[in-house]
Amino acid sequence: MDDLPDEDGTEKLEVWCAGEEWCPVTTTASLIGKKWHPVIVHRLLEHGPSGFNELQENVDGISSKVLSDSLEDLEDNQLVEREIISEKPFRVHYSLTEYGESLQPVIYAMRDWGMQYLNEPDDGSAA
Amino acid sequence: MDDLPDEDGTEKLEVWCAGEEWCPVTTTASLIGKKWHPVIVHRLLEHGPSGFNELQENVDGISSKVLSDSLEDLEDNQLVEREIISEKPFRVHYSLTEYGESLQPVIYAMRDWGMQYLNEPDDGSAA
DNA sequence: CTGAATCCTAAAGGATACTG
DNA sequence: CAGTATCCTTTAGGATTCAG
Repeated sequence: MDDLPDEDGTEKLEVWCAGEEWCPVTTTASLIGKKWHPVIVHRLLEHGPSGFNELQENVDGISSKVLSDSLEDLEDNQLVEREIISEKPFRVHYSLTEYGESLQPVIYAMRDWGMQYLNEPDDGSAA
Repeated sequence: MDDLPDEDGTEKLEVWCAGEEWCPVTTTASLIGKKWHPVIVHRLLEHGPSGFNELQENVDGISSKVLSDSLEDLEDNQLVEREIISEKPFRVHYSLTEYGESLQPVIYAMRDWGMQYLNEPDDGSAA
């Protein structure tokens, strides 16, 4: 609770997140709040430009349809860029745009928190 | 790429995110990757313990069913705690557990990124 | 007021097969 | 290799109503 100064800054906060599309938290959630999006971005952050199957291997479990769909959505939001690097043996590279790269703090925060969560003894006490 | 020291930690990274449930990024995504969860947590971070309707007002747009459902899910994952503070005029307080509080960096990272995204001129150049 | 129950729709996620 | 096309199941999200 150290975020807001006081005065007018505070009321703005009221407006953001009680609103429609323009809540920054919801905005981010809308863009990467899908099941596989954060992992895909994470993989691209770690591995750099990747081919389709390479990406599919790294994400595992994901079907080509879902991966394709997710990538399309990420492209649509300018988070991911698709580059055809070879025509004959058709090859493609998916990479992060600057928008996508800028997600690093978010993804890493999610990763760090997830690690912490996974390491917790899950406390046996009553919920 | 400053995430892991080296040793066994690094190779673990490969394994984590090609795996099942135990990918920290996916774990976090599973817990707060729903449409309204981040906003709810954000509201609770900003406002502290809140009543049901108060929360609904703050989140806006959300229906009581979805809010109730979301809160139940958050409770189930020990991110939110529900406390009955009055029986006669039935009143309840929802607040963050320590798990929930620990999400602050994630939520704020999302908020900050969202703000940045919203402020971008959306670049008129080709996608 | 708090919030659970019901019902419904849209969309996400997934399995499989097929194409350029 | 890099997807698309179908079809199907699950679930998230939402409107409304009901109950404590």
